[in-house]
Amino acid sequence: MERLNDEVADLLQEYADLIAITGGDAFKVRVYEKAARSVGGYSQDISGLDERALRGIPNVGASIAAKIDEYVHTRAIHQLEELRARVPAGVRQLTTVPTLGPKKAMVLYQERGIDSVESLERAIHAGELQGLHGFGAKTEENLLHGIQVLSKAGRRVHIGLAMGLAEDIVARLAAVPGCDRCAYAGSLRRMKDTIGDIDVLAAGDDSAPLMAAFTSLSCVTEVIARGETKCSVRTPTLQVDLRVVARDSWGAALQYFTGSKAHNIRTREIAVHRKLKLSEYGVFDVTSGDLIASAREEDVYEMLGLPWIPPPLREDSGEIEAAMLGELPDLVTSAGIRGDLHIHTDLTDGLASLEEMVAAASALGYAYVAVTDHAPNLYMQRMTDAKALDQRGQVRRLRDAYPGMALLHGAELNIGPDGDVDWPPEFLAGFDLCVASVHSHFTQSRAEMTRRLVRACENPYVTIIGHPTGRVIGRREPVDADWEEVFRACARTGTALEIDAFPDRLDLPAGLARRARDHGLLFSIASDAHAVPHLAGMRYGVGTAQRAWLDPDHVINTWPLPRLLEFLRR
DNA sequence: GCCGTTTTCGGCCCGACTGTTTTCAGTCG
Repeated sequence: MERLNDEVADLLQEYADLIAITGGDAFKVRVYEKAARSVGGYSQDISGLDERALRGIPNVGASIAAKIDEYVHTRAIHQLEELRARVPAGVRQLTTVPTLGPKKAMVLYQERGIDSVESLERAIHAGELQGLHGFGAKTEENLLHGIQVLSKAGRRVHIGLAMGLAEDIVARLAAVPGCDRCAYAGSLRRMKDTIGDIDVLAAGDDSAPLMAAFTSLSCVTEVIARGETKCSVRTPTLQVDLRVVARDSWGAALQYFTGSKAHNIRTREIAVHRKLKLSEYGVFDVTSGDLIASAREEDVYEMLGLPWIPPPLREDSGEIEAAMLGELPDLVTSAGIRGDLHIHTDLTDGLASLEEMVAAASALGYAYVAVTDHAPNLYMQRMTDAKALDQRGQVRRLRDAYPGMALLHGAELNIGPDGDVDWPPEFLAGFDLCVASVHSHFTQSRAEMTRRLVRACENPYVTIIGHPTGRVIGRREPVDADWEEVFRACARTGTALEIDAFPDRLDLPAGLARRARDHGLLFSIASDAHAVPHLAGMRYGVGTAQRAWLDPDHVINTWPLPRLLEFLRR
């Protein structure tokens, strides 16, 4: 599954960590971190690039290109091996403990021979840190607590879970008297598929009531830190950070707390080049110290000579360069979604009836909806030819009740281990559209899985490949396939790829979807709803599509009905 | 170690909070 790019990105990040632990130049650490991100996000596979071409990757110069080249040819980087010999892997692992960074980790290793989280815990209990410079009683306590947190939580959750918690907290803080504005920022605003913590921003003249309301929320299990304007708490699922700013700083603060860290470093560098300083308090003129912009995010970007950049793009993965050139994509939005092309009813594994699902889709203002229940090869769903035909009749009869919305009758076919799907061509021809998905045999070899998906694309009745990687966040790994090969098959056959919007799927993931976009492919963003509330999950699919830089033209369910129907008939 | 509409050398993002350091380093975001 892993591209060589990801493998090398991990190695460069490890090299950066080891330089930091061994007390190397902090700027060098940053360079390797930046290079790791650049390589990981580079659209081309680096395995075919020579040193010259490698230097064409942003933040990769002669030295790092040589290391990558060495790895491609020998599967090792000798400087990295030398650092590994000096610093046991467990010492790097130590820095994953909250409050324990590279400096303290190295002190622990050098002064006490501590080389793992386990040995750190033992050493603290045995009193072996006593007398160690910089390690007082409170530090010991914090480290023990950090180890506990690491073993228990330390896990990211899917965006649906985080969004529910965040929206609840935002609503409660917004209701506090004196709160001018309140919003979530961070990776949640950037619509990442998994969330490690929630960042909440509030504006008000007096921070005290907001901080008090925040720390006394019923979901709070522990207050980690509490200052004048900044407060961190733990909840059973995630850490939540609140920052309170003055109303006039709202735009600058939102820009800062939305991140990503890498994006912020770039925007601050741009500010420095313009003799400006950018912080969460605003854009300042370095010479005069005057505040130039801070009220709105748009103002902040404008002072940097940039258009406002949509949060899902803010990963330093090309958005700064595109913004400078005026070439930011015209992103697909929730408002642009005209219909849902993948929903289930209680005829198979859905919870709601056909009538309920269609009524709910209509209430969302959709211009069309496709009912796509499972097909017979998914045996536990007990679908039959007769049931499918009967449902088609029901769908046809319902049409009169929804003059403003087209009702399409489709199916979610099962892609068998060999790439075959349910039903013969003459039966498939009766559907308005067919989504085809992998539901079993997830562990086939890359070659088998690739052939399986390519064969499904080649079936003339398959319009869309559903949840292509089959991943379930936190529960099932994506299948292993040669995605470039699959994308070429999609391009050849005109098959669209689904971005399944179910929050624990988000499949295709954004990274793969962006690569698929480079092949000029088409996408369907679909809820895969199995109940009425699931239809609202569309927003997470849209967020994923935005992170993949998709514009409406690439997304078939933003198209007006006539264009969609023409595409389905091809 | 990378990079260049001030620079091929000399810069490299900014601030809050904590703990222990009697004036600031480490960590985090």
